[in-house]
Amino acid sequence: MPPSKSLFAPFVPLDQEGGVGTGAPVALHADLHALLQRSRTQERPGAERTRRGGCDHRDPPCAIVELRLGPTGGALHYLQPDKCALERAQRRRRLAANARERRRMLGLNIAFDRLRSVIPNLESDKKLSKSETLQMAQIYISTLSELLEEGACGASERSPGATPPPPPRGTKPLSGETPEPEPEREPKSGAEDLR
DNA sequence: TAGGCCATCTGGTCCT
DNA sequence: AGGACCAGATGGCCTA
Repeated sequence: MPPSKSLFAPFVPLDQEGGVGTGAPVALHADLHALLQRSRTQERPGAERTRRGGCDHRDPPCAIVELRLGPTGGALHYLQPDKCALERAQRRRRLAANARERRRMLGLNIAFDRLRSVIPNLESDKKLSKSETLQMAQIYISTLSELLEEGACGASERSPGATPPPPPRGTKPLSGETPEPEPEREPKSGAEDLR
């Protein structure tokens, strides 16, 4: 016979993040953004689809019991008392994993923002998408490398026996495909190729 | 309204 | 066991 003091198993409520009570980081402004997004998604009907099965463990604690009525009266029988606890633990781990994934993607987005801030953007009023950011970064790095090479060649050609400077290249880099080893001189026109 | 972009959830896999 | 990483699915928002 289970303990009679309560029908409910010990229950630790989950925080809003779905974690295990570690609390949301609030230091970064991006975390505020994440909190906003979180509050937005919590209101979304799409969040409901994640509540699989009939047992939502964010609901008040419950126990699987059965009331059997016999000639002598009713009796409560516990059915699979560990199953609900197991599902609750699984749900808690899933929510914690979701929170970690959100934080991971947040870090990734912060890295994308940093990358956007150091590469030229022709349309400064329009935020580069992630794929555009990567492509622009690739073009930008290639261009800087080429300028560096040209600078090195220009310095060395003053010395006797130096190799002649490379011929002018007017070819434009191919966007979206494999990196072009000879990018154009102006990264900004590479952005036009991206569109 | 279709398409692009994005955030989030989720399950799988690998690593510590 | 738990965390990191990844890819697929899904739905919301925005723009042409």
